[in-house]
Amino acid sequence: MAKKPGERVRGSETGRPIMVLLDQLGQRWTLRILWELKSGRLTFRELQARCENVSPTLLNKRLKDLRELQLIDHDTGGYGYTQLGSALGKHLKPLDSWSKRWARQLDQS
Amino acid sequence: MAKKPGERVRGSETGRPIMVLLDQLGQRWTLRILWELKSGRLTFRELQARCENVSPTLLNKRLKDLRELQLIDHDTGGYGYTQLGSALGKHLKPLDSWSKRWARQLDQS
DNA sequence: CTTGACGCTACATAATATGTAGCTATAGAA
DNA sequence: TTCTATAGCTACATATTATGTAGCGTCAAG
Repeated sequence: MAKKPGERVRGSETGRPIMVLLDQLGQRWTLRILWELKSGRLTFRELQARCENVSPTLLNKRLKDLRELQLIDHDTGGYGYTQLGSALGKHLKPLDSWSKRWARQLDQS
Repeated sequence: MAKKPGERVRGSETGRPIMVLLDQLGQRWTLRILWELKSGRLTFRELQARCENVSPTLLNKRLKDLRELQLIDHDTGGYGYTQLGSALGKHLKPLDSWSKRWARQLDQS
């Protein structure tokens, strides 16, 4: 289901890894799910609660994709990062402080 | 049109800046557009060419949104980062090498 | 043998994105 | 002045995705 590096995606015939990644992250809720998992494992229903109003249909689809892509895995504790996923998650962290600066600057104008 | 920090977005009633950001970046082509601008200013048509097959309708919508959000601006040289946008762009850069590692690891399994 | 949590699936409806065509404006050459 | 080229779009029908609600099957505790 999910597109892997090397496969064609929107905007890239060749399937360059970065393009595949950007395409995946650009799908609704993907970034948000990765964000929520930063603080530890969560069950399906916990994720549903944190992502206010996400539909179970779509949440499930994204979780499947992220598992195929080996960014998350699933055990009795729920869903959580793989090693790869955790490395990606670390790159997302700085966005929090950036976004606060952004909010401040937009307020001024 | 675009949602700003403080406004309700998918998955966040309160409009926390990070949630607004993740929602915006999670819209198709947004990340890709920001990625392409990393290497300098590009005209509308150059962007269209780099984002193979993006429709002008949507490209225009995203550019409008990103301008409202003060991440990019537009002049005779085309579209390019604002200061804020450039800071965000810097956070995207490490994703390239991460994605290569990811591709290698997926190949093995 | 019921209750509650978990991880989903089905499906109709609504929101978004795509693809193609083509319009308007500006600049430079003929 | 009229041709050509480029830029920045807009219109619109169609196709793809996402949403919201209902509810199913499984397991474990009480």
